[in-house]
Amino acid sequence: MAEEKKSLNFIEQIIKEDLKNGLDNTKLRFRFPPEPNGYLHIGHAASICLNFGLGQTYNAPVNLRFDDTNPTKEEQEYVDAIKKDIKWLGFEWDNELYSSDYFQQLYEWAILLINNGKAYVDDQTSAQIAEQKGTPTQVGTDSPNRNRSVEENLELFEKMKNGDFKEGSHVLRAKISMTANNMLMRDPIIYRILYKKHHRTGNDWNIYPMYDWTHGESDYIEQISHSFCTLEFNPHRELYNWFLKQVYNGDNLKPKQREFARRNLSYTVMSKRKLLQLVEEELVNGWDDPRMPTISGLRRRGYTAKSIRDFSETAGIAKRDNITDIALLEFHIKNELNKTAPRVMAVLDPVKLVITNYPENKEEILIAENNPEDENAGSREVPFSREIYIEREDFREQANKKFFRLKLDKEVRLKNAYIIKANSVVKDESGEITEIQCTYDEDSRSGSGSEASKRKVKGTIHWVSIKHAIKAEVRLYDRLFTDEAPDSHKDKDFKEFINPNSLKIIDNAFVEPSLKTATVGNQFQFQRLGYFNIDNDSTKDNLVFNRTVPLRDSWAKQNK
RNA sequence: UGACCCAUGGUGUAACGGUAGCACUCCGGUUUUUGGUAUCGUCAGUCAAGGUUCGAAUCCUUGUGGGUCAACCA
Repeated sequence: MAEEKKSLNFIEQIIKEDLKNGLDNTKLRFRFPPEPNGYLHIGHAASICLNFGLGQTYNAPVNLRFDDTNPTKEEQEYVDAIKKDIKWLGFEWDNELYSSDYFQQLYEWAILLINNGKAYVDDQTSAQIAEQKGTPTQVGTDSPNRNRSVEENLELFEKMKNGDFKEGSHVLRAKISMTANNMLMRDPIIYRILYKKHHRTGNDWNIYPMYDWTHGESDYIEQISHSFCTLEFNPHRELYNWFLKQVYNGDNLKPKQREFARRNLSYTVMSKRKLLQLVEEELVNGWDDPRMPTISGLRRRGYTAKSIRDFSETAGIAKRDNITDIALLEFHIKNELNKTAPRVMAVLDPVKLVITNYPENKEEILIAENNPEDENAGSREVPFSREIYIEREDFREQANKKFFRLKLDKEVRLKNAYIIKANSVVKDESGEITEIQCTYDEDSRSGSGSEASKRKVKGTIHWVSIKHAIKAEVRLYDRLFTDEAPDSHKDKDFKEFINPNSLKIIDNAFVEPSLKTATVGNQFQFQRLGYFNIDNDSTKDNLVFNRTVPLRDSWAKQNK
């Protein structure tokens, strides 16, 4: 059997190596650990695809663990949204878990630390503690409280837990080294007092564990074999291991933290903090605004789960900082929709066209192919009549040979219909064309098999019958930022680069009548224009479409 | 004036001491009742300098460039 040699990313190589060195593959276990303080974005998708993907390749469990140790930022709304997005992406978790499930165990371990002389209560102000921490190039100094007795520490910590102290007055610190090169090792805080209701534990706790004290121990409790996080946590690894060593019982598996580069996309921002700003300052219409790089935004925009998975797969996993071209994401959605989206005709910028030799009251039903890429897609009926709308930019009174569309005295094919020739125009007082008058070749109907129907004309344009068309709202989206990396400028705020034209609403578009029965989420290709889906705001009487992504347009490029 | 991480076409990612490959983008040809799709093709890369080796993108040294670290955030 010829085996295809698939190249492995560095994380897969680490696992392969661990397996080779004796790790039993039944011990493999992964986790995806979001903090429920915002919505998931395309960067998280990379991590989700990585962890759940590893679960699939190795047939290993993958936990969904909410890292909920900071009640000031976390909400149930986010928990629900995160679960929805992961499911939608097509993944299933083994256990739904919460760091807060481990608050009691973490507390007991903190007492163990105190008993072992590895932790102490500090009642200095946060400013004093920060001051003593030193700087990256200058060592810190010991807290005056560093050598409290075990008994005193136990008592103070108990009081912290019982709510006897004011918020911010006391912390529990690990006793490591104030001279370590790694700032995180300089006696990091592991518990702080917070009188804040937690979305799961309510008011049970007055003290909350910090990230570093929680994450590794949670991995350990769940016996996660490989704990993957993004690059900025690399300095935390030393502390992660230090904490683990304090509670390790010698038998269990010791989780391993490794870091990979977060996935950045050009022309957008990828940090929950900044996305939250956009939402709160109403620069977008919520987390699921179709311009947002959130999973919910992309979904509403018309991106499919598969396209996002394919993107993550193609973009890969590595350790260097990156800004991936948004064109790669767009490629994957176009690639999929090209094969699956039914073709329809819609006119976004209508101008009236009259076929003067077509009988006044005649109507015809023409047959249109639903998808040339899919022979099982079948066909549909499209009504034709004397007066139609075409795209304003598809007509010019005069143009050079490169303009393949309609111009005076020249012919063009109406898609799925007849060949027409433009004869004259009617203009209003400002000189704008209000009507194009044409004649049609009666024998040239598409698919009729006649000689005339087989004639080659250079251009084909789309249209809708005015009498039969449905008026619709169409929302055109452009990139949210004008800069490739809006948050990379040290002296400028990312919001300075917001694209003022990122949303264009067209309220007088016309679509063919077959769209009458379309419902929210349905996806189409508006021929020659792009891929569109029906937005949540859409109603039976007022169809609303989002443009997911335009078609490649080599004509527009040529005209630049 | 520290420690740690990183460096391959425009972008993203492979090659694990033995032919620098793939995808996207860009550009061009062919086909086409979508200026779409498909298809064919072009352009284009190992940060630098030393060293080890028969052989270096890969190992070593130094430099350069980028990133991370001084929240009672995660």
